[in-house]
Amino acid sequence: MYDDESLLELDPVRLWPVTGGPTAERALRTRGRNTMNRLLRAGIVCFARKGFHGTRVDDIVKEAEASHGTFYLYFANKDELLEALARAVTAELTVLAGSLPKLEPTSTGRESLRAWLAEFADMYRLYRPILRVWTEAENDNNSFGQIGNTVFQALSSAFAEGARVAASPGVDPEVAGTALLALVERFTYFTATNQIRVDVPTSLDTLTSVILGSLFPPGD
Amino acid sequence: MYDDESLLELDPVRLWPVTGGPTAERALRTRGRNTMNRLLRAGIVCFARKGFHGTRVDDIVKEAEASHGTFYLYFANKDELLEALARAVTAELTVLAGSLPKLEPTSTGRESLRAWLAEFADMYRLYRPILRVWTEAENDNNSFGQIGNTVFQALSSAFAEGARVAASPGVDPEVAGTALLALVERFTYFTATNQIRVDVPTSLDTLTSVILGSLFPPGD
Amino acid sequence: MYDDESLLELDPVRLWPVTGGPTAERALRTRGRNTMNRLLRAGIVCFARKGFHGTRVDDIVKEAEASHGTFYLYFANKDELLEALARAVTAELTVLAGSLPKLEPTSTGRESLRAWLAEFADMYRLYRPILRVWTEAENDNNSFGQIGNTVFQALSSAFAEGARVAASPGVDPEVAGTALLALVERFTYFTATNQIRVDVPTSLDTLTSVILGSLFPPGD
Amino acid sequence: MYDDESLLELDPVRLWPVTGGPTAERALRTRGRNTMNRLLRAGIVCFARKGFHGTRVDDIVKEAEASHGTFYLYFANKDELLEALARAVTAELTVLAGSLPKLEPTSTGRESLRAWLAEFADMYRLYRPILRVWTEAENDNNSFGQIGNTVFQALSSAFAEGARVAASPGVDPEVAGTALLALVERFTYFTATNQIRVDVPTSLDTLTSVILGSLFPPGD
DNA sequence: AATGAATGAGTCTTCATTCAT
DNA sequence: AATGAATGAAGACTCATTCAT
Repeated sequence: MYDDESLLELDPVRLWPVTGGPTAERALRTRGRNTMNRLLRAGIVCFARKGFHGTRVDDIVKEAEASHGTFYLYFANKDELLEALARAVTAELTVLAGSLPKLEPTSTGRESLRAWLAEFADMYRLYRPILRVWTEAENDNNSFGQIGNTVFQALSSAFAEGARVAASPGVDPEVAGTALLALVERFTYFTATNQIRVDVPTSLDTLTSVILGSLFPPGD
Repeated sequence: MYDDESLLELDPVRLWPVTGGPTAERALRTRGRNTMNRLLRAGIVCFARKGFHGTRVDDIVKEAEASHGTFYLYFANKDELLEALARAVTAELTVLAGSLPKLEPTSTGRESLRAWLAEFADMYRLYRPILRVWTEAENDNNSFGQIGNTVFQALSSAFAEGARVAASPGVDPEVAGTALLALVERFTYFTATNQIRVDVPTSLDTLTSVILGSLFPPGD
Repeated sequence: MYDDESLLELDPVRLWPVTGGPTAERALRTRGRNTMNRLLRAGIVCFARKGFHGTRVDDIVKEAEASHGTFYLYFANKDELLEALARAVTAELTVLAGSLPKLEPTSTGRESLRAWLAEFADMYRLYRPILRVWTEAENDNNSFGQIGNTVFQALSSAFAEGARVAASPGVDPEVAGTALLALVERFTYFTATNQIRVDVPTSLDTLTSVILGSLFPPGD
Repeated sequence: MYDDESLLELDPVRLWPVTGGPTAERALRTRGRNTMNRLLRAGIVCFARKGFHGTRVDDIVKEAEASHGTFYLYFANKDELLEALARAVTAELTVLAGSLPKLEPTSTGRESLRAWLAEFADMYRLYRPILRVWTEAENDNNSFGQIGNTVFQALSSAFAEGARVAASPGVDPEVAGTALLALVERFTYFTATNQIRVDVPTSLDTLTSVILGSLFPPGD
């Protein structure tokens, strides 16, 4: 279901320091920081395996090779661990949104868009378990909804900007931007989850084509 | 978050005899059928409110104005209630997939696609709580994943067929079909959840334009 | 430490219905009422044995021959069980306070006071575990303090009334009333806990003498 | 509830070398002695605030501005800290018991009793949190009960001695002594806890009058 | 002598499911 | 067919105590 190997790509530095939990007051020393990182990574692994509700604090603790009590030294509860992870993902994706290149029907534009989509797909694959769990937990704790909106706005606006430049007549750029985000997100999801069997280059090509094709009709 | 009023549109008949639970073997009299319907609808309402894991059998039972024990007279467990609901949705969506009109850049084609998308959006809005919960439960019980695949295949193939007719050079119809499904599904999601504020006609126009625009470049 | 046998004197009727917990909404049938009574009595027994903090919900449940979950069907938690018991005691003691006879240095007055003190002592012995635990829990939950004040006021006022009649010069009746209550309460406590070894008649005689003696100097 | 200011009156020296914990064997240097004192006082403050069971070692340690591990350098556990405090109180009260003046209906006797009661009240106010907590802990560890008995005996005997001198006919001096102790203790408790609103002089006068009045009927 | 981190046994509490009427 | 009561396994969380530095 989830390819644990890809977790190796996880850069611990990215995930820290993102919490405001019990540790907010304490200054962590090296040992503590290390433990916290182990817990964060264990969280990702476990959530990926069993989802949010399916994961027991016990699972996380075992994975992190820590004791039960230690967990609560760093996070008030499971929710807070997820929140820390979500915050990390949010930060990353917001940065990515800022780096969306100018959309234009030149070969340079094509290349850079394709590269960006590749990066998006990589990150998506990496953070999918978190995103997935995030949705799952949204019901319990609506602070998650807030975090998500930020990312949605950032990405949506970036695409809207591209659509504005293309200026297709009769199409609201904001709406078109959202449509493109929808396309990219879900298509990436379908490929990442193997719902469609397609090799990476083909999927990137198709996505690039559909995006630019819909914004800049080749006949122009 | 979820517009409870829209549940009034739910046709109980649609949700009915789709289960295979404890009742599969016995014939339900009028009273029993009525109770079962109440439970099914209560399930939707509760799942919509609190998600799958957040919903207690107790909540469902209260909403249905039935007693605790009664629930287990009709469903072996909570999963099975969801499964019944999911099956109903699946059936509906599969039918809808079959009715996707021929995609063509004529005004008739445009009209019929727009109408289909409107219907899809309606149904999506109606069944969103179920779809949502379905995703949530996927981790526990992978029989749900199977049901989802059926729908995915049906819809994806329908769009692929459209893409095949358009036959854009250098684009695999299957992949393009999936891309279109991705676009339609997620864009509808964004509008249904009000993540983007847009009136229904505009959203339908945009969606129609983007789909046909990407398949049939107007300059041809 | 605590003489379990005396619990046999406990009249279940007295202890019921005193709660406002989870059962507040439900109407209890015979079976439920029975269970609740078993839990209440088990509470007294266990609190008597191990004190409030020392008692585990598990202990209570075992004593009541009920299951763990059942407890929470009737009480939200341990505190609430104690509160129910405290309320019962309060009610009883308030009634008793109302029945304090007129204090007068006649042989009738002497007899009726002695009888009242005997009743007080009996009740004290019976409810001591609850009173004890009550004090213990006061720190956690200050609603207990309120309940206690009621009883204190009732008893204190009753004695003050007696002191007022005696009208010793230069002594505030309210203060004297409190002093008498103090005397009665703590002396009863000392005898009930065997801190002083004295037979019941002697202790009653002494108490009666000290009270009347201090209010009505025999030389008058 | 408890007037923290009065803790300022606490003389650290009084609380000191009464323990027999981990430190019993080692000689404490100035620094260690200071730390220990901080812990003892922190214990009083915390116990006063939250009671014995409600107080966490963590609370004490924070109040004392020491680290978690330090606590166990001085006390084997929480019980032992309380025991140290209880021992200190016991010592003080025993001394006080020894200083109870001769009870006699003269103005000198009256004065000296009143002065003693004033001192008792002061001490009671000061040590109430400890006494309180002591009762609370009695359930867990019956060594506490022993300590209490010593004090009870000392005070009770002192009053019995007074009663013996008065030699009221038909009243056992031992029992009467206990009754007087009961009166004094609980009345002081009621005033210390503001359960009765009365100024200090009045309460002392009343108490003195009641005691002497009951021992020496003025009409004699 | 002091400290921050770690530990894990011990409890409370929830809730899906079964039972007796 | 329906219901209120009972059950107990499963999990979250706390906190006294120990450990390594």
